[in-house]
Amino acid sequence: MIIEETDVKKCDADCQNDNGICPCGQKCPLSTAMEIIGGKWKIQILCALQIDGPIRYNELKAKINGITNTMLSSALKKLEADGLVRRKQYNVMPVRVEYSTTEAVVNLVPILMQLGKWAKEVAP
Amino acid sequence: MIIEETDVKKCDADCQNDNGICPCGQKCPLSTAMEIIGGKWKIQILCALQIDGPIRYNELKAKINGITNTMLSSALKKLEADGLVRRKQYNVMPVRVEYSTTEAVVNLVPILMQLGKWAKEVAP
DNA sequence: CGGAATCCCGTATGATACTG
DNA sequence: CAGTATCATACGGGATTCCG
Repeated sequence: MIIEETDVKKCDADCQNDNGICPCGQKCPLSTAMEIIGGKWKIQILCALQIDGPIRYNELKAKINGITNTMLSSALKKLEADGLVRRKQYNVMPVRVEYSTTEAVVNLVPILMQLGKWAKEVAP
Repeated sequence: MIIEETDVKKCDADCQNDNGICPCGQKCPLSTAMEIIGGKWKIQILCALQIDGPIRYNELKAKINGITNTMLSSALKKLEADGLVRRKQYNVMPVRVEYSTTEAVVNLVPILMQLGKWAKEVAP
């Protein structure tokens, strides 16, 4: 995203495909990022996992105020599919499942902290 | 957000109020940030304004593939209310309105570029 | 215990028309 | 030109119940 003058003005976030997501008419990785971490619960889930993971499903649910099974379950699936969350199942009875963050989140954390800092300045 | 051990584990994004948004049970500036720049069109609008602004309403609309008046108008209002977009109206006939980004966006840009770069790595 | 299935609702988004 | 008004729809999100 942002500012680069060549023959055609295009943003700097390294647009790639022409699917209309970016105003430069191309696919923007930034839009991808917003899809990956967007939504009502994903940030909170990542935060909880980063602080307390590995952690079991019901413990995680208890840590996130107000989340339902539907939302937690679907968000975890998407995060796992995007490679941000790791799911480990122990086949004992009763079943034990532990969730944790992956290496991808390590690089994400400082960026999110900058975003938070930015928000504090613009919305004090 | 993320990792800090005191008496109670809390994240590092400087949580403040107890409204249940953060897993640490408090209001997180990061969540605020996601509300400000989240949604289907805001990033694209900011990007277009940053590249081509100041720019008139209909020109802006033309640059953003597929956006409707309803969405562009409401998104611009929210962005203006949050201090990211400036609206300047010239009372001539026909009316001329120009939109541009504010100083707040200047600090946001490098963060968004990092996010885009991160996304390229995790979702190549 | 760790979810899945089902049903339901509100809001975000969209299409179309219209106006100061 | 720069939007608003109105109506329609889709999807995110939620409550409840049930299952291996």
